[in-house]
Amino acid sequence: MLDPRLLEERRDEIVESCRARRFSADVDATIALHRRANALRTALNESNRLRNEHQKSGKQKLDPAAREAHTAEGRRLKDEVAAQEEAVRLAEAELETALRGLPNFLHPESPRGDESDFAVLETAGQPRAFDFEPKDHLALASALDLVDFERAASVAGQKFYFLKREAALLELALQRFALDQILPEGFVPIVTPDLARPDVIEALGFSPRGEESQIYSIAGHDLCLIGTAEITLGGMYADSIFSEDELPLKLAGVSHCFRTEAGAHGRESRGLYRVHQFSKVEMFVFCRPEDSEAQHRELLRLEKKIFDALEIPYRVIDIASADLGAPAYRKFDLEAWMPGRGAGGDWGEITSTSNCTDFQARRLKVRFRRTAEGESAGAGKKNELVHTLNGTAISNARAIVALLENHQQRDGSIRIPAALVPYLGTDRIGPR
RNA sequence: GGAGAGGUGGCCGAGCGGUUGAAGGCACCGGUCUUGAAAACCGGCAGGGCGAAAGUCCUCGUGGGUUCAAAUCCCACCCUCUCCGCCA
Repeated sequence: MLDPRLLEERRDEIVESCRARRFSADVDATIALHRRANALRTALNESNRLRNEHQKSGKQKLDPAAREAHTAEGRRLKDEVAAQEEAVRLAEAELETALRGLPNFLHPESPRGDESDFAVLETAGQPRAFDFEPKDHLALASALDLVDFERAASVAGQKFYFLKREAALLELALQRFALDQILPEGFVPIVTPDLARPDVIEALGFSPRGEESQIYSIAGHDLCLIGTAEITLGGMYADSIFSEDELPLKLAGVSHCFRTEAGAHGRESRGLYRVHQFSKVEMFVFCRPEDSEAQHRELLRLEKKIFDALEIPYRVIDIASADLGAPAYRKFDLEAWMPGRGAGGDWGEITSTSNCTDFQARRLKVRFRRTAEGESAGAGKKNELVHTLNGTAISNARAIVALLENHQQRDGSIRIPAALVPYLGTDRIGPR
C-alpha cells in the first residue's frame, strides 16, 4: 500500500506507474478520498475534544438539576460523536479500498512495457550443444521412473505429481544445497506454516479471494494455502518494531507452495513446469530503506551463485512494468535454458527477486527505530517503515526441470553436477 | 475437542469506573563522575492520525454494549498458557 500522504506530492509518478503497469486506477479520486477522510477525521477530533472537556467538567459536584442538564448534554455529544465516527469509518474504508488499487512506485530503470519487453541484463553459461536429440524433462523422467502424474491425478487431480526414486531425493537435496549456499550470508533458516490467514495474504499484496485468485482456500476454515513463503515470512514480523541494529534481517523460508493456476491453461506448462504444488526455499529480507537496492542486488547474486553451482545456463532479466505486479518496485528473474521447452529449447523462469520497498511493510506495520547517531537531540525521531525484499533460492519443480533437461546424457541418464553430488549421494541418475 | 488462567508501552509487569496514556523494572538515549569503561546518580524515552508549530485526537488483543465518563463492568470473537482427551 502507498503512503496516502505522498499521493498529492508524487501524483504524476503514481499515474505513470499505473499506466506502465496497465493498472486502471483513479489516482485523483483517491486523493479526493484522502482529503475527505482527513477533513472528517479532523471534525471528529474537534467533537471529541469538546466531549472530553464536557466529561472533565462532570467530575465536580453538581446539584440535581445541573447534573441532569449535564447528563443530557453528555448524551447529545455522545450521539454526535457516534455519527461522525461512522462517517469517518466509511470514508476511511473507501480510501483504503482505493489505496489498495494503487501499485507501488516504479524503479526508474525498470523497463517500461509488456511482459515481453523485459531487458536482458546478462547471460551466464552457454546453452549446451547436444550431439543427440535432447528430450524434455517429462520424457526423461518417465523413462527413469522419476515421476507419476497419472496416479497423482487420481489422488489429487491434474497438475499434481508424485516424485519417485532419485527425484524424491533430489527434492530434498536441492533444498539443503540451496540453504547451505545462503546460510553463510546470514540467513536464518525457517520452516514456515503452509497455511495462512486471508488478512496476512492480503497484507503481502496477494488476493486470496475471487475468480482470478491463485490462492487455494480451505473450506470451513478461515485459512488459505500459501502460494509462497513470502507470505508467512512477511507475516511473521507483522506489527513489530525492529531496532536498527537488528537490520537487515534475512530469513530463508522452507515451505510448500500451492497455486490454483487459474487461467493458466493452454500456456507452455508441460509436466513439472507449472504445477499446483511445489516446494521452495525463499529468501526474505527486512532492511533499512537506504539498503534495499543493495540487498536486491545481493539476492540476485545469491540466486546466480546457486544456479552457477548447478551448472545450468541462465539469463537475468529485468522485468518490464506491466509484468511486475502491484507490490514490486523492481523485479529480476533468472530464466534457465531448458532444452526440452518449446521447439528447440527456450528460457524458463526459475527464480524471481523483488524489491517491494515499503509497500508491504506499510500494511504489515513493520517498522524500525533508528539509533539516533549524530542527531543532536536523539529524541522525537519517528519510527520508519522497513523495506522488504524477497527472492527464490530454489523452487523445486522448476529446478528439477532444468537439471534433467540440461544434464541429460545420450543414454537417457542424468549427470548430477559436482556441487550437488554430496547432497544426492550419487553423480548420476540412470540409465535404466 | 473438554476444563481453567490470561492477553497493558521495545521487553517484563502494576493498575479502586473519573486525578492513569498508564506505577515499577529492564533495554535504549543524553548528562554527572572516571585516564577510559563499568558501577552509582540525574534527566529523557509507547504507537499512530491531523497540523508549519503550538497543540489536538485515537489506541491498554478485536468488535459490540452499559455509563455523563471504561484499561477497569457486560457480551461475542481471536490468540496464548496450563491440565485432560485424541493423534504423527
